[in-house]
Amino acid sequence: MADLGEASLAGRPVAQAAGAGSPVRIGDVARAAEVSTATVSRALRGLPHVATATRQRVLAVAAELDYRPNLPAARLAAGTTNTIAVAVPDPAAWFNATMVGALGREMTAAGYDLLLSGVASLDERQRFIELNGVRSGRSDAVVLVDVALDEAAAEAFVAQGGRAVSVGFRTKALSSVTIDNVAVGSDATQLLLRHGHRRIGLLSLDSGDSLNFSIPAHRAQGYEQAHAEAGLTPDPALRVSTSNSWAEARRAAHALLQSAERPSAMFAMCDEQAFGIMLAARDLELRIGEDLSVVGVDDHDQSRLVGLTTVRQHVARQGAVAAELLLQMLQPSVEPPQHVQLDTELIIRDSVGPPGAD
Amino acid sequence: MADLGEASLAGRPVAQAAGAGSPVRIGDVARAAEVSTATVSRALRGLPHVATATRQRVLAVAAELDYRPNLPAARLAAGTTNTIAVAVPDPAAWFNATMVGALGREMTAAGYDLLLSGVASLDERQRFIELNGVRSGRSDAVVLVDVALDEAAAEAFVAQGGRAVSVGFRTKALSSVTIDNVAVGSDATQLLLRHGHRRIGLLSLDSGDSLNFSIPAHRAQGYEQAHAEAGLTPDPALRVSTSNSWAEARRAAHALLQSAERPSAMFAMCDEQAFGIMLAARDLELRIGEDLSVVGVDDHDQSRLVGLTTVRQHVARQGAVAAELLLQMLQPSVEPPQHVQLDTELIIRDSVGPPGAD
DNA sequence: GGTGATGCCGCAAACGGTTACAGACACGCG
DNA sequence: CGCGTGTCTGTAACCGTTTGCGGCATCACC
Repeated sequence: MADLGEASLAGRPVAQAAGAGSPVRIGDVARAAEVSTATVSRALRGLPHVATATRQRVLAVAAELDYRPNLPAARLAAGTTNTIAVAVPDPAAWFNATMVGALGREMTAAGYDLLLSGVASLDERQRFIELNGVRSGRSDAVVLVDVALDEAAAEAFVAQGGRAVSVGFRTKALSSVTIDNVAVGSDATQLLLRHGHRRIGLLSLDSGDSLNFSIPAHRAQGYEQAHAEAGLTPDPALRVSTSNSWAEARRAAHALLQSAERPSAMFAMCDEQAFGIMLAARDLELRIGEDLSVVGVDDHDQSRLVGLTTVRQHVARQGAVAAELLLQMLQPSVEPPQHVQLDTELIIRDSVGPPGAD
Repeated sequence: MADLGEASLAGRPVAQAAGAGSPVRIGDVARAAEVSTATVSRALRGLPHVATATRQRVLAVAAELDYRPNLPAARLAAGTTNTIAVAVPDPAAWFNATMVGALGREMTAAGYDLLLSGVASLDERQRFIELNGVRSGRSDAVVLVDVALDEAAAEAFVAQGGRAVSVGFRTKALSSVTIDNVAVGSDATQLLLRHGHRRIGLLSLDSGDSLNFSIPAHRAQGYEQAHAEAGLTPDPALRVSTSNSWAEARRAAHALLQSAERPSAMFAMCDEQAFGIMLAARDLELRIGEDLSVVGVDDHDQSRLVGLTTVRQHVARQGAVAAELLLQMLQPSVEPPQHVQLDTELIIRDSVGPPGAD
């Protein structure tokens, strides 16, 4: 029976990929393989309850016909999308790009698609949350990279069945991967204090639309704390804030460095800002590490080249952990949210020295 | 747990977003607004043939009920996904990240979602193409960023109804946005020749899995051509090739710069590689712009800071053009593929000088 | 040889929208 | 008053899968 049945279809070449006019559906495969669509579906997806011989035959036929399942249909029927949506403030920023790269690598390997959204304002955040709830069936889960939700919003999201992991901020309701930003600020500032700096500028980060973005606040807190431990109080006049673009940072630093009592060192929220400071210093003919010390955060790809001292955070590792949390969360078993905090590391290069003889 | 008396529908405020248990469907909205689902569908999507009063009512009810249309269902029925898939070799690389950022900005504004795939090998490319054909209904169109298709593959793709625009390479069948890579190579090389360099190293780019990647070849051709025009023949020994990571470039450059007859200048395929060269030069205590001249391609964000002379390509603009081509291609009217070539610009900084007195 | 257990497989009902088609109604005009 | 003409709306047929449930062999084991 097996041999005979096979004969009827083995001989037919079947025009494969024959132009645009042939949307072959699961029914076509079923017919050609002489089984039901149910069996085809099960066979193709590796589900049990299919005899090996049958599976082989279905696979062969499907390949022959060049069958491609229609995703929306499958998603509708199955109620699952195999897609995760990731929100980042700016996809082009270094941290976000490497994060997305890492997430993509892991999730693709696990069979998921990555939907990328730039979320830079409160409106966009609102839209993103609404559009990616379970109800819309756009994605199975979301990862929020530096796009913060407050406790209430996070809770509401999971209450509606939403699944999310957050990167960069922490909320009770969501699994998260973070670093200790107070420590980051403190480590950087302590280093400068140890070198003898007493006027340390702080270049803070303002997310365009104040997405209750706690990272700069925490790092600033570390900065304050380090001062306090040394019995000092930082001069509020040395504190400015920009976006994470080097161009803006440059402008801000330029102004600050021209002021009467300019800082002898600067702590920037990210390396991209630090680059801007270095540019400003060059404009003013200040030598980095001598006339002006600078420390950033990230350990950006180019930080080594420009000799920037920085607090490294291992982005790829954060991405991998986030992916792991995601996959775990996508399992049927419901577990409480997990919070992972990763280490940071002070990387000493040439951009820090003793205060210049001003 | 079926609450029976569901007969009453009008008049009640209806608890909105009342927990996870209430998947509001279009039928619920229809019932509450006392119209048919057809009308709801039309009203919500702004289609014509709906009286203004009716539309208002539907909108109000939908908002009240916090209705979210189910995407897979809509996609299945409408046969369109409002999603575009973009393939890049490495999402974390600077060029790709800024390109994705630009594309995302434009496409999101036009109401499309962005599906991002890292495509670094032939297998992955194959998979990407198969998965994103029209038949699968995963996306409405794809954009291939430096993930090249040969003429045959491109033609087959559109023959099956696929829509694609390519960035970085050009194929008859696909709309494309490119730059003149021969000119890029030639401009860079000519600059070095004008400065008097005669031993110019070429750091070429190998895409891991040789995705018939023509960019390095074209730039190399420009390099050859510039030499030829000056009556010179470049020394093949000065030619090496790496991925676009600065680390690899650094290693390769390190080796080359230690060779007996080291080059006095180097032309790199991208700024990230150029950064690697600069690092290698530092290792060997060669001064950039004096002992060794370097020119790259891109005008990477950090190129200014490190004083790298480079051939700028306007990435964001390329992204915007690609988006425009995409949107145009998504219109029902079928037009022949368009090919846009954008200008590049030589940016002079400090990394180029006359050959050192070796 | 009866009886359950087990493993394959098919039937048909979802899944939640979209849209062609036709009906209903109002209006203007000869 | 009859008859287009045009606008609004509803009916119902899809869109192409997935999957619960039941049927039917086959098999092992009394």
